[in-house]
Amino acid sequence: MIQLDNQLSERLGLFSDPQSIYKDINNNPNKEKQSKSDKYSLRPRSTRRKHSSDEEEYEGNPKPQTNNKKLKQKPAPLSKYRRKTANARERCRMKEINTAFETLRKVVPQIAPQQQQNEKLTKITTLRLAMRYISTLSEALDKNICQVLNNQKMSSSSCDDLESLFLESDGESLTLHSDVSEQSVTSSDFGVELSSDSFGAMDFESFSKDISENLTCFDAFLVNFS
DNA sequence: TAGGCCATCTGGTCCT
DNA sequence: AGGACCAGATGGCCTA
Repeated sequence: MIQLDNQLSERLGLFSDPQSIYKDINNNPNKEKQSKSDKYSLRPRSTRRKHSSDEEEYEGNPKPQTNNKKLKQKPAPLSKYRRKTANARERCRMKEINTAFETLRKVVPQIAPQQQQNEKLTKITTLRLAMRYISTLSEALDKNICQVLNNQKMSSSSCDDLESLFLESDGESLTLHSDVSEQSVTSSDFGVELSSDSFGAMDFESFSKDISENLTCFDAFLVNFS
C-alpha cells in the first residue's frame, strides 16, 4: 500500500518538488529534440504533394501521364460569401474546442507553483496534465481499489490490504495513508472537490465516488470532442 | 525586445 | 457542392 501511495504521489509529481510536474509537463522531453524544421514542418499530405510536384520539376521531364490523368486544376477561390461563412464556421468550431478545453481545465488537477495557480492553463499544458491524470486514475483502477471499495458488500476484513488505506485531511490537505505516509496530497491534486464540513477522515469509497464524478466530467469532455 | 500563446483568416484535403 | 477538419500565416497581447 505504501507502494500505491508512492506511486500515486510519484505519478502526480508530488514526490520531490511539486513544481517539477509542472515544469516537466511544459518541458516535453521530445520538445527539445524537436528541431525547428520538425516543429514547422509541413503536414504529411502537403509534404507528399509538395515532394511529388518537386520531383516532377527536378526531373525536368514531368511524369508521363500514363493514366492520362490531368493535373488537378486549382479550384477557384471561394466567393466572398462562402469565404465569410467558412470563416464563421471555423470560428464556431474553434469556440467549441475552447469550450471543451475550459471543461477539461476544471476537471484536471492543477499542480502548479503557487504564483501560477491563478493563471489559466495553456492548452498544451491542460492536455498534458489530463494525460497524466488519466494515467494516474488508470493505475489506481488497475489496483482494483475503486472497484473493491465501491463494492458495498465487501467487508472490511476481506480487504486486509486496503483497510488501512484512507484519506485523512488536516483541513487543508489530504494525506493518502497506508500505515505511514510522508506525502501530503491536496484535494485539488486529485481534482476532488471536498466539502469543508466533512473533513476529518475520508474513506476511499467517497474518494472513488468523487473520482467517478470527475470521470463523468471527462466523458462530457469527450462527448464535446466527438 | 524576444518569445509564448492565442484568435482569426485562409487554402488544401477529405467526406458525405 | 458544401461542410468539416487541418495546418500555415499573421498579428495582437502579455510577460520576463
